[in-house]
Amino acid sequence: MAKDKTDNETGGGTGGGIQSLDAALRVLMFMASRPGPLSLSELAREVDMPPSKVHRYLASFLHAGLAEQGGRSGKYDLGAGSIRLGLAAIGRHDFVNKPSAHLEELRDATGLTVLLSVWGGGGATVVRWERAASPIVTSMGLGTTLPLLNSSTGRIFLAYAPQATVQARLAEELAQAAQNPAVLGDVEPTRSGVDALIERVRGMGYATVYGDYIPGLVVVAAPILDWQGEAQAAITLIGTNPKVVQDGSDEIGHLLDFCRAHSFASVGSEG
Amino acid sequence: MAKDKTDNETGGGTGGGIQSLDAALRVLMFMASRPGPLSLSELAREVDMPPSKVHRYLASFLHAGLAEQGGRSGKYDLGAGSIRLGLAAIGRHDFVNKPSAHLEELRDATGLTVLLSVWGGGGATVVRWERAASPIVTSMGLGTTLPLLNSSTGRIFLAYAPQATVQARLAEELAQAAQNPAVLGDVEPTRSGVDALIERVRGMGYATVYGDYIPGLVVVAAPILDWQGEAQAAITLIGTNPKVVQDGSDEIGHLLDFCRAHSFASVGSEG
DNA sequence: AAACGTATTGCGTGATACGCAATTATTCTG
DNA sequence: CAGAATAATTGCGTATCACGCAATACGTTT
Repeated sequence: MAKDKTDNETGGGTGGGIQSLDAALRVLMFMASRPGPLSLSELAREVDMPPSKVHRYLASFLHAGLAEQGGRSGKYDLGAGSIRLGLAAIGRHDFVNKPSAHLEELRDATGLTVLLSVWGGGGATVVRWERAASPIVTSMGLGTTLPLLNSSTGRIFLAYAPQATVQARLAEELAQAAQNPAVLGDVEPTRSGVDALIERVRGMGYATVYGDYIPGLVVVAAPILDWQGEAQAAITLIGTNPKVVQDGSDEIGHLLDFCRAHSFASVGSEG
Repeated sequence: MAKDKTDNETGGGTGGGIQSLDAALRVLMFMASRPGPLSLSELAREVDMPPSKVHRYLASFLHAGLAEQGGRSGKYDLGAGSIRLGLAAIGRHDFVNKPSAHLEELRDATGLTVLLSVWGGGGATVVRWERAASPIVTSMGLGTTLPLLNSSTGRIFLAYAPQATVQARLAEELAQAAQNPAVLGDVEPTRSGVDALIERVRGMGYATVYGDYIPGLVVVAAPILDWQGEAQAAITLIGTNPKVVQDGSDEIGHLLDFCRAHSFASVGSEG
């Protein structure tokens, strides 16, 4: 009975359920993480798989409509089936639908630009936002993927998302940061530096960043937690006045109130 | 040399690339076609696969974040990874991003509610819409899946989408219609009836429906075609005044102009 | 035209996903 | 609160099928 199930979880920690499916989905999610269409060879190189393998995966994606092959360039890109899937998913997450009105309230209460992001598929994705009247130019569209270490939103997920799901992305960013340490500013690009960061964020319940990711801006983020204490989503405030990110500011108060009010909302429709 | 490759394509016409991946994606897209969370057994029954198989697929989907397991109900639902995927896909389709301003123009020119839909993953999905000032209550959200036979939008895809991709859904709706023929109104729920419908739509270049899907409303739709003459998207006008769907009306003129103007726009970013 | 890079397709085989059944968790019921 | 029934999950052996390799077809560059 003392089955050593541990040897499933060895090493790389890739294992979901079915190996080939995991590999295929990795290709798909990689496509989602890239801005434009990709050729077969690019794709194969980046995900480190033989082209024939990727090609067969793509054939299935094409068939499902999740991917499509653009123009005569032959490059592959996400397709209408992915849109369909995504909109269907959005329609189910209460905190993606409901808060649109509430987000406006928060925007009006703070006078800041408000962002709603979710964690999933190996990245933090901006799902909805309300822009403040102030002349802040955020060149940030829906679907933007935020960095884990370098944005307050990312740090929220770093601290509150299921640890297993952040590892891959974290390793990636640490590797990058090792070559360009200056970017990170207030965090040491090491495991212990990251651990300290996580502790700090958890202690405060929110994360602040002074224009690291977006120069000249101040950003605060806080988590919307589910019943397990894990982040289902994050709310982010973006402004220019440094005092709003000082501990105890009204804006942070509003933010935390909002997040508390929406935490523990179920994902699907529960009875 | 005379390889009988034909026996790949036998019968059901399921074949994309990899069998197991096709099956898995069928499960995923099925989840997208259903409004709420599903239990394992429901899911297994509906897609007609053994529960263990579906369970393993779900494990991979969970790992990729495409699905998640809700609350303590244990039911499965689409996850944040799907949102991530969908938003990434939306960000690439020119005609999903660009027209938002143009859609307003069309709305103002016609005074009607304007819908933008895409075909993919076995269904027609509403991607964007501009509501007219008139007091029309459309309880139709983003991500709504439209019927193929029973909506003008669906009929556009029926006539202009790649035939192979509509077969499955068409068969489904015909089966339903066989039990409830009255619903269809002006179309006979048979193959020949559908063929006649397709001919009619192609001849006109647009499709009209008098309140079949939405009682009391009149609806016109026309396709946005790609370079292959296949429908990449459809534009739909919704109103109450029957004369707008009469052949040669100003509204239909505006609609067709709009669709012509946006046809042949590439999907990805081409050079 | 030749040479290169890229995409696609066959083929045999070893890995692996599948079906079945046992086990565990959860819900219904008397 | 038992006890049963249903649903979810996990093991295991085997037949299947996805993989890697290499040949071919395609398109582009020099």
